Amino acid sequence: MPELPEVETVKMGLKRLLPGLVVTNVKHDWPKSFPNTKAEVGEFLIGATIIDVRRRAKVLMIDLSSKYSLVIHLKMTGQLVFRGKNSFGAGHPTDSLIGKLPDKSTRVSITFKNSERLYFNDQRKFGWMRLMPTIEISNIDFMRKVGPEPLEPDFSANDFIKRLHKRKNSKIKAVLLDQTIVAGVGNIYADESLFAAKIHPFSQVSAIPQSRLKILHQELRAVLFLSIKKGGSTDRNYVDALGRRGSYIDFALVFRKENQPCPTCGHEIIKIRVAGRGSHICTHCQKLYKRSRN
DNA sequence: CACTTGACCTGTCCGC
DNA sequence: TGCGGACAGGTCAAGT
Repeated sequence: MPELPEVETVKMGLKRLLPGLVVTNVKHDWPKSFPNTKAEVGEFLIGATIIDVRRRAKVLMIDLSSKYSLVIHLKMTGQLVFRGKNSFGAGHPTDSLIGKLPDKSTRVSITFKNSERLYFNDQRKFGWMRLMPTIEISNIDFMRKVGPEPLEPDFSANDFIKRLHKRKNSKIKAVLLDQTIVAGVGNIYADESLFAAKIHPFSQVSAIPQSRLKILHQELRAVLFLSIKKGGSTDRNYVDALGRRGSYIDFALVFRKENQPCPTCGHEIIKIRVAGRGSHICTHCQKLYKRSRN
């Protein structure tokens, strides 16, 4: 499930591969995955040159010379995989987890002038890609409401705490997952950062001491930075722009570690449900800050 | 208004 | 071996 580090990894890969390429053909089968009309594609995508690749929260943007952009959300099982003569510049073809493309999960294929290709695969069809004017991206509802980038140098602990308190009556995990509070955090990094900060995910925001939230701010950033360094987490589906897995999951302390000993204290890690999500915790290390009832 | 739950999907896994 | 159902979780819409 692509979260900030995974989307950032894909972005860095595509930014190295795509700029300068000219689109010659586009194939798409599933309208929800790519809702644009043939006319729009013909006018603003075919023949356009790729200028830049950007990320905001978990959203990718591929900017085109037509002043349009491809805006992409990978949601749970989306993949963007590039195939071409430069695809293996940073690794070896056998590093790829993906076989022959297109495959049955391919929703969109974009062909470039030199016959290189970019594939948008999405098993569960939750993800989407759409072509729209670049200047209108900031008007998308999601973009208007999304919170700050947690890895920006000016994202301070005070900002973080202030924003968390917008939902002071909610469980801390639900708030971390709320994209309008902080951008880019999903289930993996919520669990890992809460464990590192020794906070039980069920804790009510207003009951957690400021000093603890300050540590959470620090740990969240540390976890996200480390994951980018490791190329993200390949839990089941995620791959980078060259189809390779990320290795952060090998460094995870609690995520998907139920029934295993806590690396800190040895108590068994358990899996519970918080805010409708599977959550991995050590009840011995992670303190539950309860509501104070007034 | 604040907050929680369900829908969108398909592949995988578990129990019978 | 086959089959039904639970489960995975990002985001938006609908519900409490």
